[in-house]
Amino acid sequence: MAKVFKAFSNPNRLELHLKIAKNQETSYRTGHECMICDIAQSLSIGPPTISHHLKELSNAELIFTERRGKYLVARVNEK
Amino acid sequence: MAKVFKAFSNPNRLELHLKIAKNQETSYRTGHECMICDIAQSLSIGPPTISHHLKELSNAELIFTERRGKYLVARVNEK
DNA sequence: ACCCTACTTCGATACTTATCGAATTGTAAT
DNA sequence: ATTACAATTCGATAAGTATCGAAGTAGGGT
Repeated sequence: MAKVFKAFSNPNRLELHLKIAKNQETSYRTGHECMICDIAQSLSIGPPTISHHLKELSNAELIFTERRGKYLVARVNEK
Repeated sequence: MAKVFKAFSNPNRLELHLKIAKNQETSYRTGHECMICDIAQSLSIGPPTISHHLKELSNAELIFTERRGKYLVARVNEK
């Protein structure tokens, strides 16, 4: 329980999660999924840090990630 | 927003908050409020750490504290 | 084969945090 | 006044975290 709160306790990580969720929502229409590189520029942190935060979110099972060719796609855990 | 998540991100702090909430709920019947010393023994941390966590919870406005004579009473912020 | 883009891994650094023991303050009871 | 209890403050310490730059891996395009 505290694990989930902890995963959301960092502003950048929370924002990352929100953007994945938002991007995922619009993809119902557009048809393509949430590529990390599409939202990466809008964050104020570098690639290594993004990678780190993605791992934390995955670890808390708040998102699932999957490599699609060159890209990484992410979707949120609906619970 | 992340501030609230952060405040709940520590297991002991989360437990402390839950116990305050629970104790407060039963006090509707018994009539007396939640004294910190009543729940302190059931936590696995010492007084200084409890004091620290109380300050964090207060700071995030998740609880309000008030000194009642020798004791400290706490109640949760209902939002 | 070579480059470009996307992401990851690996230190390193600076900062924050959880926790404690010891000492202190505040309050009440004897 | 002395004692006893509740809570806080003050270091100190150990552990965790966010972030970066540099180097590495992997895939696709030319």
